[in-house]
Amino acid sequence: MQNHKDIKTKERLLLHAEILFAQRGFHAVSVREITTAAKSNLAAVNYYFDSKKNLYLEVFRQRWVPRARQIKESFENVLAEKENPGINEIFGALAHAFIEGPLDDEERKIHVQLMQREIVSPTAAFELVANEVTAPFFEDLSRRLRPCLPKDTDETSLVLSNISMLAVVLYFNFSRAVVTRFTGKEYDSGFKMRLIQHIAAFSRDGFNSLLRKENL
Amino acid sequence: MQNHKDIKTKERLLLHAEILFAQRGFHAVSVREITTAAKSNLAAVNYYFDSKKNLYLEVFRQRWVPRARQIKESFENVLAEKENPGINEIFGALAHAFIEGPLDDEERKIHVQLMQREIVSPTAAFELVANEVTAPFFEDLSRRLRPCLPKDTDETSLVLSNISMLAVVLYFNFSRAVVTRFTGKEYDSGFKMRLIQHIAAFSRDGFNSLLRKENL
DNA sequence: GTCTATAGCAGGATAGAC
DNA sequence: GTCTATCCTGCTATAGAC
Repeated sequence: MQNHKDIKTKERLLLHAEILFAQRGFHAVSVREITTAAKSNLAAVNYYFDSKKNLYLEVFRQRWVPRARQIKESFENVLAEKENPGINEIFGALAHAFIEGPLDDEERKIHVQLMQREIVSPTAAFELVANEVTAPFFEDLSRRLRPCLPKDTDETSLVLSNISMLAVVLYFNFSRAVVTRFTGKEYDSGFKMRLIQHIAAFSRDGFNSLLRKENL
Repeated sequence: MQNHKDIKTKERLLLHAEILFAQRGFHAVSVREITTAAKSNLAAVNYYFDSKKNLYLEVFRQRWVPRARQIKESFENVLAEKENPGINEIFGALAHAFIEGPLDDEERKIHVQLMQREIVSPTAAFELVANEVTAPFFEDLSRRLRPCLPKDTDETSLVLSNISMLAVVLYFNFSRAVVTRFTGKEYDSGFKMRLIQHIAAFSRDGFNSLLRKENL
């Protein structure tokens, strides 16, 4: 059995800071809360990270970005098995990576909440997320989708559709209060499978609007 | 020319509190900031609203809910002009109400940001928003869409699609940092028209997935 | 590297003069 | 209804013992 002493203080701080920041945001969480949760001393945050602000940034650098890579890899691995994946396969893989994927439920929730907070109130971490994760991800996605779309599809249309798809995927992760409230369903494995199907179908058909001339 | 003295102190507090809460969230904004912005005295918040927390709630009660009603009315008025509106008309009206609609750009941004914050970190205001606005809105939307869908479409499928559509609409309002970053476009009137078209097309075609048996 | 103690400040709230 | 002055709590950050 692992107890907290088996993990180094610095790691424990990152771990618990991430959970608390994700749940309630930077300003609503105090250093005292973080060090109590991490069973470390109050002074530890400043000793290891200089400041609360920098701890927040390190959470993104050391925990958020690597996890985003995991999600991306899962997405790529699913697609690598198919040859010439079409819109269907691409969105199936995407919905799967984000709703089921490599992370457990709690981890994914934390991951998306942190991202969402940066989108609503961007801080220094926003640039990190945008440059290191979102931009390459959108580029990769566009590259994969291009062959499925008419040759004259312009870049903006493609980006708007990418954003819309991302919006739906994120929403079903971070806004569970809304989803549970209005569907009456909990996020058990049956409901998650249903969500994957829904997101894949909704995004795929939304993308199909790019195939029709009158909307361009 | 109107100066700040023409508006009662209580109203000025609500006005500026709303802007600041929307921009940076409850915890990041201090009572001192609000009273300075409203050109009122530091003690005014407690005099009129008892506490900062209650001021936040009153912002939703007195400003947010009425504005949500305005958006809803705009949506209904557009639809009232058409007879037997189909999926196309419904989503056209919806995208229009949320992206152009009755509010000016700044107001709509504030409106959606406040809502978004409640979705990410629900407080007492969440129940208000869900009960008084979101629930009736989803019901109304379902009632309008039902005639356009197969008879055996189950309620959950419909709700999931409503949520997805809302996700896209909200996203293009509150996540301008992302949209501007990846499209390179500012929210001028040309781009907004394009967004309306995009959202209407994406949502409508996403909904069309409900028409196909294999996704149910 | 961990701890206690505390500096130093900003926050929400209130009492009481006007 | 408005204002000043102030209380008091809770915060981040740091100094210095161990």
